[in-house]
Amino acid sequence: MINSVDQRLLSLLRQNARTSVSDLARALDLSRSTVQSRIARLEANGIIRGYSLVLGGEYLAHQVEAHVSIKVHQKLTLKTNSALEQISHVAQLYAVSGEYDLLAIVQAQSLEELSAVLDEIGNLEGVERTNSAVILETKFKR
Amino acid sequence: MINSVDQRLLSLLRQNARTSVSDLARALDLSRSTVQSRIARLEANGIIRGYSLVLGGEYLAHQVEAHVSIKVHQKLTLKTNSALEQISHVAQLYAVSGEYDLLAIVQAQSLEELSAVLDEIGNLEGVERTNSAVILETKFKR
DNA sequence: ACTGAATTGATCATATTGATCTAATGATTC
DNA sequence: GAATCATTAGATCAATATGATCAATTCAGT
Repeated sequence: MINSVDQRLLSLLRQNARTSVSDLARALDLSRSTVQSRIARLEANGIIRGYSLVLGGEYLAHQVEAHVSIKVHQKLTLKTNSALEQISHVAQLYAVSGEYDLLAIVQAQSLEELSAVLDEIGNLEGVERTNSAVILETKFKR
Repeated sequence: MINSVDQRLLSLLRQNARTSVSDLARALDLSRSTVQSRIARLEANGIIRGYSLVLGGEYLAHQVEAHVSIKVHQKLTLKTNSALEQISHVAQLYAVSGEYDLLAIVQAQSLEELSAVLDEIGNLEGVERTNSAVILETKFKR
């Protein structure tokens, strides 16, 4: 499915998704046709879902983010999930192991807004208790 | 700094970072020069840090991920941060509010590997205690 | 050895690029 | 309104890239 050439291709695209196919081919010492068809196949197979922006600190500096661990009432999981999905500030939602059931990643434009969203989540019917960790600083991200 | 045209440009690039400048210009009803120079400026200003891959579920399905909250010994924060950065499986590291000092996002190719990394982190000199939440399922991500 | 898959490299017409430039337009200040 | 600066438009040029197709060659599996 994914061999070492694919891995190298993915790595190059991870570094700069706007690299031209010709440049990728040169970097990998492959023909352009080959790179074209490998990309096509990786896309068709769902390995590559798309290509996106990496925003810089200048932009992100104005956002605040928190990781919210959520303990859910047992009978209300579907309802809670759906309610969380309705909250636009919830960027990601995962089911997790451990003390809590869900982990929500919440983004807002200010601390006030974040606080309001956290309250909103805490007040959802299916939410038993929450624990929030507000991101203060990004040490690194790769 | 960022006006509504910039926002629309960022939005288009977020959807497909490989879109040609010419296509972006057509979509925004602007001249190619303008789009070129706006991209150049957004990059120069650090708003756009880069362009990357969005990997699909087929690929990610083979990875396991955990969010590790870390309480650090007070005098050892720099040393601990640096040690965590040396561990390649640590994809992201944040300073957080609350009960813990750091949040590490750890990725591995298997549960065994994840477990080993979690042990490794727990055994770092500056690490007082940890709490790990293994991602079981992605409910949504947007 | 055989077969199917993958790769190569050529070809073609078209599109895009990077860079430069001038003119026009828009925004701001006096 | 005039002056000034910033931004945008659009033209130009040569070089490069693209998408698609194709035939030949190579590779990998049986």
